[in-house]
Amino acid sequence: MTPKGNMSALYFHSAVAEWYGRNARDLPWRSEPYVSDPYAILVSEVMLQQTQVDRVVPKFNEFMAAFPTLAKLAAAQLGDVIRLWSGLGYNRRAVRLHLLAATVLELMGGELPSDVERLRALPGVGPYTAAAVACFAFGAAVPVAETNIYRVLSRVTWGVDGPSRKDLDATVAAFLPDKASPFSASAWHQALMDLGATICTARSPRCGLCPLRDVCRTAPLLRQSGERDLAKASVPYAPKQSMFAGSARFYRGRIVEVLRGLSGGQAMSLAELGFALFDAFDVQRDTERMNALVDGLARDNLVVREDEWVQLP
DNA sequence: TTCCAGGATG
DNA sequence: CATCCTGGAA
Repeated sequence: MTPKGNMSALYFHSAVAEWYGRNARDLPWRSEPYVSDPYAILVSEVMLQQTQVDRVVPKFNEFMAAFPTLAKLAAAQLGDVIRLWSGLGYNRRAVRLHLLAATVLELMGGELPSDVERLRALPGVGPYTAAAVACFAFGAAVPVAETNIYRVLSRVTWGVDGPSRKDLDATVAAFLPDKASPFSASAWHQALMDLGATICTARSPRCGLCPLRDVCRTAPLLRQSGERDLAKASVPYAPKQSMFAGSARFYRGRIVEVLRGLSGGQAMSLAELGFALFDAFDVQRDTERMNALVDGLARDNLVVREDEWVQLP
């Protein structure tokens, strides 16, 4: 299995640059004042973890208004950060972001590190976010690998028989812009993400609008059959999903959402929470489950429990 | 109604 | 490898 041989990085960059020039999404963290504020970039990237741009944009603006600096975030009540996170999902990200702010303030003099290594060590910052912040906020020419970029490069250079993760990481690195490229590393990765999010989508890619259709290894197959199965087959590492409704993570989300409705410092009893959650809450039968749910949330610092009383931290 | 997009962590 | 959440697409 090898990537298509006749593909020059220069052609790639030129075609995508031309497209990006006309189709770049106008996102708040891509313009002033946020684009030159590493903290703002970090916030946007944490929000973008597992969350689509459309849902992030309004929350990002709210968040920056409420916690305009890293110091302000560190000083904020965690419960207020969790409250603001409503609708984004994966609430633990809010907890980690708050912890990150405190960590940077205490250990790094309030200055976010600019290199992948040290960024990676911060809470809630994994390989993607570390690379994204280093590249987008500090201009580092490092490969940034996330699902859109993987999908675009996999389809274009490898085809439907997916490469290994290692192969694909090598591909991302191989296409990093050099001096001759019309792209900065930052703009290149953002262009690929825009392409993946708007054209080279997972379910039904719009190959007719893609600047890379003429060199894409997958486009001819998609055009020929137009089949969703084939589109799906060309998505690398699509995880299988487990049931959501009725699951622990479903009720965890509901609990936090109910507690958000309380004003700061106010608590709710376990039983009251139960009735708010289950249409047929039975104290005898469901108390054990409530305990498990709430204790799990408390372990993640998403709630604080005192005997029968629960509230946001 | 079901399906699915989307990174970090233990 | 399982867990963490939500809303929009199909």
